[in-house]
Amino acid sequence: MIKYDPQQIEAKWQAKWQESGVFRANLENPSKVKYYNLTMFPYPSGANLHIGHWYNYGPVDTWGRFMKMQGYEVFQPMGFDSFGLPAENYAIKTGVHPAETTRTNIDKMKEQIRAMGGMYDLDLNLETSSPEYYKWTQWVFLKLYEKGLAYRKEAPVNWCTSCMTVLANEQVEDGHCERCKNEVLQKNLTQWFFKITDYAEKLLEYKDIEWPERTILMQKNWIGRSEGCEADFRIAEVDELKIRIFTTRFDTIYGTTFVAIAPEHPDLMTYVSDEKRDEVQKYVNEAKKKSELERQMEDKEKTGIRTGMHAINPMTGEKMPIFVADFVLMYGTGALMGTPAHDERDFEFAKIMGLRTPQVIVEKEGDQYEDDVKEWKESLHDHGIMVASGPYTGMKSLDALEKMCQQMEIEGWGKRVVNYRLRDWLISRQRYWGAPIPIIYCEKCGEVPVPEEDLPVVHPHIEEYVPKGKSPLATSDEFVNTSCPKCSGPAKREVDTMDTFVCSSWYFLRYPDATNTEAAWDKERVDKWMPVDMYIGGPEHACMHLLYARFIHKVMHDLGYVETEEPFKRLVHQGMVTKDGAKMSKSKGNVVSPDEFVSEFGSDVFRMYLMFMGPFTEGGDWNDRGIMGVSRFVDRFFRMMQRDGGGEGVDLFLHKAIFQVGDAMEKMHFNKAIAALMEFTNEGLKRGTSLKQKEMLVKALAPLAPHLAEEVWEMLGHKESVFLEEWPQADPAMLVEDKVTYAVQVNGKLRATVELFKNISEAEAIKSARELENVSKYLEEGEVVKEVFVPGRIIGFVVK
RNA sequence: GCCUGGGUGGUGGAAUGGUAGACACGCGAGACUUAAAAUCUUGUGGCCGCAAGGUCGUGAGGGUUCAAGUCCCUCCCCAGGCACCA
Repeated sequence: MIKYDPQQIEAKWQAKWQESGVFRANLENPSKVKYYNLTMFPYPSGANLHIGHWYNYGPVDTWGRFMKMQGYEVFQPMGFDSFGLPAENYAIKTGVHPAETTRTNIDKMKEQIRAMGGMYDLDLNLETSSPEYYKWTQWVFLKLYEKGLAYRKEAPVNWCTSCMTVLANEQVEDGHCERCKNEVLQKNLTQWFFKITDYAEKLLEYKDIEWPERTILMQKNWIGRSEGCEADFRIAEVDELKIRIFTTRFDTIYGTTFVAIAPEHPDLMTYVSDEKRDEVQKYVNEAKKKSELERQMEDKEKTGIRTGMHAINPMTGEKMPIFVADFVLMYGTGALMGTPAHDERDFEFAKIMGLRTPQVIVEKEGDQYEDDVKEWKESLHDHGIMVASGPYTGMKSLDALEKMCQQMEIEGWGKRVVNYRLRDWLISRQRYWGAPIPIIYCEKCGEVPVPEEDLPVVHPHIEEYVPKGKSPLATSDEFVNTSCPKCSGPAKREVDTMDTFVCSSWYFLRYPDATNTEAAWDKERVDKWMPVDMYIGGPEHACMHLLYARFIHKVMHDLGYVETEEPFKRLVHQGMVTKDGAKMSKSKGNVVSPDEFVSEFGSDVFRMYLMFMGPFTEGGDWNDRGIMGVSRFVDRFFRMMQRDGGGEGVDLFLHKAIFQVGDAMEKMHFNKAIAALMEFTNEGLKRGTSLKQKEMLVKALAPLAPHLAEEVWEMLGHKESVFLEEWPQADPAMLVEDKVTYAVQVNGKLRATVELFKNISEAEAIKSARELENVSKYLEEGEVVKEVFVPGRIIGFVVK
């Protein structure tokens, strides 16, 4: 009996796979139906793969191998997201130049990924920090620029005090940097933006894609579409002066008693009377001083002051005071109509300011209403029937909303609009390790894009790259000083680099054509392979990478560079590995390092244990001893393969197991697939298995433990890879057992079980059940008022 | 506060409304061994019982049903997301 030796076996097969290229997809001419199986590429911020990488890449590879055995031409590439903060911060920490750390980290990670034994194609050498790649990132920028989707503007932006750079809204969590967790301040700076807001509507479409509902919801929430209207209210004190407000509930206008303006409103002072000027200015200054965090504190009492002017309610003609208040955001028009009876925030504000709170909507016809609502109720926010609303009284509020909008539009003092919470994507970074923005500033011609033929704008080698608040690229005279592409006069380069999320927003288009030097990709080639059929990665990217990638992809689609509208057809998020129920972290000291376990048990056992721990999408809890269970299983499986026997009795178990494995694999329930194989092995080891049975089992195990499977496949006398085989199918005839165990219940309680023929008649089944001792005893206690028969499952009696 | 997921043995986790706890870890007993490890056999939700069996059990409380972890209502707790967006 040969003992299972993972070190020797795994090295052997990794070498064979590399040599035979059995897993390399034919990118030019896929002979079978293509399957683009993709995992989010790693950033080289350390030299070793951590358990999270394994938890991601192991199952993704298992899935790819499963699909290969399903008969697809599987393309499963992997590259590196090597520009950006993670790689740069690693360099700063170690004091070694990022060009160097990135190189060594990538080489080490590649070696480790190879040792994992996945079918990943690493030979495409896609690295976002290589000139061959970032040349085309710059090209993407230029395409957006040509379309007016990249623009430069001064705006209040998020500034991370520790990373010393600006950040996009998506990269700020609770007023803190998504990466380093330090505080983020607001600063006015001139920066480059991508006009993602132009695509807000298209990004809400999600056509023909299978994504987790919650991810779509998160994105929808982030985009934050709201339908409403903008209306001009006349100002009582100044002829011809109007203020424009935004509301989604114009139907409540008869209950509007004030107008409030955001402190940041550009025209705020127009609506302030002379005597209030100083007071308002003081309030605005105070508001600006408060950090974003303070302003958004939940239980903070609302503040605001009167501006001394009044707006005229366009429906009632009533004069309403105008306030400046810091609970009003620069959203919509930066001014709102306050309807205290039907909005909780307005209610709170009105109470503080002593304003009227008239109710104008009731739940149903005939309900009492209050001229002055005393207490807030959540139901006041609902739609219902109009009251005290002039000609609209008695209408359903939704109908009234429609009619009022029509009136407003006909009379010309307002219009329907759609607003989004989504802001444009700020892509400038004042950091060294990123793709230079391909723009040149000329004294005469102004802002000039670098012509395509001059790409790439080479990222300069700079020794002093530690962030100081200004892009380190600015310190290189050689880089900065250039000539204008238009007039050839003296000019300066843009010194900021691009957000690393720009690099990663299109890499999946590069893989199928990764060595192209003429274009970012060949359309025909990419159209063959897109969309990505399966995309697997962490859920934390929902409103960052996954949103950006969809945006860039849609732009490329609209420009005619790709056929598909969505980049990722199916999306799955893997769960997280915990230790003793807690997130692993260096500070807690509960980090599990894969290496020691891999060298002890081998890659197959390690990846299988990760899959066995729990459902892939839920994650699982690591247990140092738990891996022993999988290791034992592998030993037992290997032993079973060397023991003969088998027969029809074993076939029954086998086909059931094969069915269960296939079913579980399809649903990515890898834990259940492994359990089914274990269950069979417990039986098969006792009874022995025939060659034919062994072959089926090896195929079913192959995606989960590829090295082991290849070794056994060879032992069984095969010359070619097991991954060229078809996925085994359970014989339906073997799945239908003629005898089944029925559960017998009396009054819903299980009293006995009985073996009966599956196709037994109801009458006969009930008769046999009645005869059981432990059943008849309960039946005698009363009268049987009902009999239940569920074929193949249950026989039940109701006794009274 | 709002929107998602979740709460099942000592542990990780299984269960198209139909025998709750598959599979595994751990633990107990036994075999092999001078011994230990490994391996093998076997048991393992709680309580009562020598056993047969009984009884209670899927976060809490109600409900629907012959039958509820699963469906409905109310509430509690945990994780993630959003958070004054008018």
